[in-house]
Amino acid sequence: MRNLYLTNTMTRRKELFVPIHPGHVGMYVCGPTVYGDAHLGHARPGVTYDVLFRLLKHLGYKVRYVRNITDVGHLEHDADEGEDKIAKKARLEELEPMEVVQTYTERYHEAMRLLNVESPSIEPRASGHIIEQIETIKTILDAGYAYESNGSVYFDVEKYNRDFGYGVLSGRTLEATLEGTRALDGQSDKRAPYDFALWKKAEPEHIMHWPSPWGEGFPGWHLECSVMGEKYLGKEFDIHGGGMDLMFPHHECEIAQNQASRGTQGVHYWVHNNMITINGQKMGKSLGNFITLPELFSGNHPKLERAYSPMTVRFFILQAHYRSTLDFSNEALQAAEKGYKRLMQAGRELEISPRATLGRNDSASVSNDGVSVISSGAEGGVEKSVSPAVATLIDNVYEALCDDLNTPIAIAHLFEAVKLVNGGKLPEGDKAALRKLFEDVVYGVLGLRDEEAAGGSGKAEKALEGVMDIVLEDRRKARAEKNWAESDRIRDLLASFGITVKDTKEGATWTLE
RNA sequence: GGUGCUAUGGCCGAGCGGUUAGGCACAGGUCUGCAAAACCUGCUACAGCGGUUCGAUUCCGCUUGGCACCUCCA
Repeated sequence: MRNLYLTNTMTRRKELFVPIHPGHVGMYVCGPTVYGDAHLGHARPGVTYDVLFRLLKHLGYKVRYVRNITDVGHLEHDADEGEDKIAKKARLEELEPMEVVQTYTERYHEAMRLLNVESPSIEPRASGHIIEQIETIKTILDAGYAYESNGSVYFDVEKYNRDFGYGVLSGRTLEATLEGTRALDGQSDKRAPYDFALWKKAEPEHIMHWPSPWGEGFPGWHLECSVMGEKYLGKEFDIHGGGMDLMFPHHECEIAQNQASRGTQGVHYWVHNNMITINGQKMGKSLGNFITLPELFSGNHPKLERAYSPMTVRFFILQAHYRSTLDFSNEALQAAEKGYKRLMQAGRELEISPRATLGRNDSASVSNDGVSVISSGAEGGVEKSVSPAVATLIDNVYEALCDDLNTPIAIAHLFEAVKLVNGGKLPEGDKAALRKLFEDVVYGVLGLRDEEAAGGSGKAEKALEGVMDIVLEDRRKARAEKNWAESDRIRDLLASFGITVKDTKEGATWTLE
């Protein structure tokens, strides 16, 4: 199995990935809070960890990927002190909180599906794990790292800091944290400003609440990930992912909770993706540059010159390294779109089987045939003889992917393959090897699907193909007679329907839209 | 203020102590009835100032700029 290196935020180093249990990987990623539409910011981690998930499987690991749905909501800090985001939204729209959750969960899933993000192995909801969260709070209380105060339970950060050190992940000291903490209104039940809630007493207007030994309330912000991670992946697991903005306080608190409740930090590799900016600025509702994924895909937003397809967005994200900030602009998106189309065109030239291009193929088949090529290296693995140049190219692609998920480098090498394909006259062995590379990496690991792939299975597609055959045959005859007027007339007419005709040496080809 | 990240050619975006990133755009060419595509060629950057080094875009320091987190946030 090829070595995989990942940058571990805990050590700030690129480390060789060694799973706890050979051949198996446990991975947890912080999922969305479903109180609004999935936005551009969700696309980055969605795609990033999807690629990691796919790569691990392709390398031959059996992966359990847990990505939670936060449906309990978090506290609003600004206007409505102590109110739950989801509860607030529910009241505004006069819906049950779980109706809001249901709606936005489905929209999130739809956006991920369009981005060709595979479903995680388990997608647990915070609201479905209240009992487990209460149990964990009890354990932390028993261990002496939390205290009850007026119906709420808070984590005793100061004591924890003395025993284990708080801030190991983010590199913050308690003093530094204190400096940044804003002055409280004075009516806090907390002993110290940096203490965080494990259980929060529900005020009367708070709709979502559950009974607990400390009264009616709801679990704290950071608890669900600790609890669900342990429940499904064990006291210690391999990879924990999330956005860099979650490093502090969320992941820091998770570590403290883990240590206090189970005696271990719990996570071996912390992986953090960087953020997406828009024209150099952070995305935010107040800045008017908050773009949801449906808006992005439809082009329905003032900042968007036009619509961008899901695969364009996916390719755009993959063209940057996941640890770099990625600046979003119309210009950059349009450049990505052209590059993406060129890559897909080459894939078509390789006569990829329709199964592969449809995406969402079951990962098992991908990973199984994938391993032989990887493990056997450049020399063998593929039946027919492969030229050294192509073997090196394939090796380079895998090396890049395994070097901390360097998708931009992998894509750069894939464009070398594009040139070879377009240059024509590829020996059969090379062609077969590149076809496999496209199936395994382009459609498999990178999860790109050909949005323009011709040949649907529906009746309309079949009919259209038949009609096009007839039309193009007529046009071919006209061209044979050098009747350029007629030839161009047909081409222009078709163009008006969104069908583009290109004349190649082998004859005319067409694409829709 | 604290913590951390970053500064690359027209744009996006990798990377490295000495060697072409790649994509997009642009210019010229080949091919083509034209168009498109494709292919070939050109465009050669690394914020500023010092330092280390035989040699730095790559390491170190300073300056300037940008960003993120410190408050829910991918």
